[in-house]
Amino acid sequence: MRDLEARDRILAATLKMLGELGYTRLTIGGIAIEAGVGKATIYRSWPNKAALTLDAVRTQLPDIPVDDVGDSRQEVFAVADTLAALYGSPKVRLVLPALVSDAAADPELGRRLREELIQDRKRQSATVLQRAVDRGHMPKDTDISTVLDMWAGLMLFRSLFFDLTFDDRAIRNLVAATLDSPPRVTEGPEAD
Amino acid sequence: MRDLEARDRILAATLKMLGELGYTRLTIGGIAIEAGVGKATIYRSWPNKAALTLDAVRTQLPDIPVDDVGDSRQEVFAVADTLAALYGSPKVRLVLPALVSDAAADPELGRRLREELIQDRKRQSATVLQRAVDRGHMPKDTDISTVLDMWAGLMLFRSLFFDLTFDDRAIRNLVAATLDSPPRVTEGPEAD
Amino acid sequence: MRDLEARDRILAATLKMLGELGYTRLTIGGIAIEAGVGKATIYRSWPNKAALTLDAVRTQLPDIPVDDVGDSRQEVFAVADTLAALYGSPKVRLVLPALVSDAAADPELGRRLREELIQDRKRQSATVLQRAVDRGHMPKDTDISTVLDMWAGLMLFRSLFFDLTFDDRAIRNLVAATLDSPPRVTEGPEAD
Amino acid sequence: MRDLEARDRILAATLKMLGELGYTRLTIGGIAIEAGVGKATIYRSWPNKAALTLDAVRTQLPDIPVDDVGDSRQEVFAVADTLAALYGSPKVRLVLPALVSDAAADPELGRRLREELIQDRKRQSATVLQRAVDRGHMPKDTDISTVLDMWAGLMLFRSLFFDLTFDDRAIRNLVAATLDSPPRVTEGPEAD
DNA sequence: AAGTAAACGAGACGGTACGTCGTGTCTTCCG
DNA sequence: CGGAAGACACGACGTACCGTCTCGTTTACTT
Repeated sequence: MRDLEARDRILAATLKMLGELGYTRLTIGGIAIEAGVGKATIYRSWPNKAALTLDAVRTQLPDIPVDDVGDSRQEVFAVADTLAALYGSPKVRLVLPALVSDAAADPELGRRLREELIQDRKRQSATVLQRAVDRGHMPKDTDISTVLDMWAGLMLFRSLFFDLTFDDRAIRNLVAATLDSPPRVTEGPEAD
Repeated sequence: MRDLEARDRILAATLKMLGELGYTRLTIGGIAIEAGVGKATIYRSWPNKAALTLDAVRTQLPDIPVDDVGDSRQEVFAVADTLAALYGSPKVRLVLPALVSDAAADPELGRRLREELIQDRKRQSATVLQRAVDRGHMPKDTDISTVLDMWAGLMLFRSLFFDLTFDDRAIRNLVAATLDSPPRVTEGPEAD
Repeated sequence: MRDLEARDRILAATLKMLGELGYTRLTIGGIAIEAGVGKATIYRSWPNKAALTLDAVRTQLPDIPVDDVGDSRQEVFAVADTLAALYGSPKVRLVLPALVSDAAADPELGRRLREELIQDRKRQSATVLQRAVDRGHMPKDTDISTVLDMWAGLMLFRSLFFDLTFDDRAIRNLVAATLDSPPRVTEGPEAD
Repeated sequence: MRDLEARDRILAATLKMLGELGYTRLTIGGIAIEAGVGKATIYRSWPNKAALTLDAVRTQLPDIPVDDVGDSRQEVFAVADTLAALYGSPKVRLVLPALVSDAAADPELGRRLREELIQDRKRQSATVLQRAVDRGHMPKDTDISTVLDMWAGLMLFRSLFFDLTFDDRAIRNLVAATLDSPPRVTEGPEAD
């Protein structure tokens, strides 16, 4: 770990200690020692623990597979698999609630959280679903945003409150049911 | 506020300061002063800020309407309305993520959170949906647990990440869509 | 200990715990439990820990032998022995400094300390020395007050700072030297 | 007071508040505020109130004049004057009993108290008296340790219990009497 | 003998200080 | 001369006692 740049050592130390201690018992001082770095070096790059943790965890998260492989069914399953891995990941379970909580008093953190963690991936997922709609695999009036929020919400909810993650079969059922009869766009309110 | 029992003064002060400061800036010492109480009096009844806040917020949450009013459609809409009020309430948005975060290092808190906040209401909601199934308003193989987690997940997800709560029309759409074609029980894993 | 009056149980518990814990770690609550008594019962009889401890220790202290046994030499030795036992006693070593310290902010305690512990015994001792003067065993202008303060001061000083108490031989030397050539009354300031 | 190092600000604040409040009402938190310092900064240098107060008071105490001025009578008077100033000083009266009391449960404090406050000055005083003996101003078998303990004990005793300090005349009498006929070394036990 | 009041044990209470820990800033000093 | 090391002001933590107070219960006195 000695040869890495300070920034990488800090992020690595953050992830290591996050796993060992959880978010609450994580301390900037502890990370500095673990990374062999002065505290000031950390504060030069991040304003607080939340921002640092956000960056550290972000590096660990899978990207949504958006490539066109010709088969929309296959593409949508891949997206759902990735979302399940994302919202079911131990790191997310440890960190996301804490960041959401801190974001209540830190608008910039809230913005980054929504934009860089959630929206970014939601937009990518949406392109895949839109392609499915375009190809006629889903109804023209499918409410893509609601489909994605419902999937994410269900996965996160079960991960947080029931320690359950989605296995292949559960994902297959969920996606299959949604493809069959997804929520439709109505004149009701629409997210995002 | 002077004549109330200490316990009630503490819970009231907790809710008041929670609204003013948010969870992170909430302090036991501050609550003690606001409630006109010694810190030790708080610690005599609650082991930490999380447990206190859980109790304080719990008193504010609506109960699920489980009464049989003859019309399952109406009953289910009432349940969904209440769930939306629950998961969309400002107090829950402020507190739930923090409690989930703290629960990672506090099993007893986790247990109370799941049991007293989530499961309790999920069980009550399930009785109403089960009645709808029994009456033939929903398919016999409806996966009630998934329906409820999906509703709750969607509501909570939108409340936390998009500051959106569900209005009447959105609830009506969601429930209508679900009653029409709910997720079915399969041989896949089943939550709870 | 059950049948004793509350007051006696309290004093006994105080002495017991004083020996076990020292003055600083002595607590009213602890004494109350040890004595099987409510705290209020203690506060009904004593205003604070210092007053209680003063009373408790006072019961343990030897009285100055003032009886006329015909032989002043013997009487003075007896007085000196008793003073040595008094100022060298472990209880006094534990308690006297603390009481003197507390007395700085508690005039009534100071008064009782001086009057009931110190002056009382000094007066009794003085009668014996005065008798020795009257009998011609000591010079007519002997400064009795200074003799007694010097003895007490020396004994207490060595007890507090050197853990030394006076044995028979040391007392014999001290008294013999003083009888031979005691400090005399001068036009200088005179204590008490 | 702003430009001084933290350590000096703390010691100054301690002395100031000691004078205003006395030892018992002195608090670490209060000193920290007065010194414009965090509590942790105090605890980094001193383990408790007693150790801090000991250091603060120690800086205020006069040193024993040990210089050889040719005239032992004059030297001894100077020593006695200084001892009287030492044991009669208001700070010592406020602090010494409390420190002695705390020392019962804090061996390290006891050691420092005896060594740095008492013994140190006793040793210096002893060199002056020894010089007087060597010069023939006092008998060869003078028990110097007892002379010094007797002086200190008398001064402290009167200071603590009678609010009396020694003025020039009293010191002159005391020293003169001792020089004439001091306590002698015997085969009895000898302090220190 | 029953009724009443005082004294009592138990311990909750408001409050103050404790000693520890983490934050985010600032200084020192080493490589 | 840039960065590690860590001192620093600040403020919250959770604990321990203080001295006051309210509870029931027992005890002893009155009627």
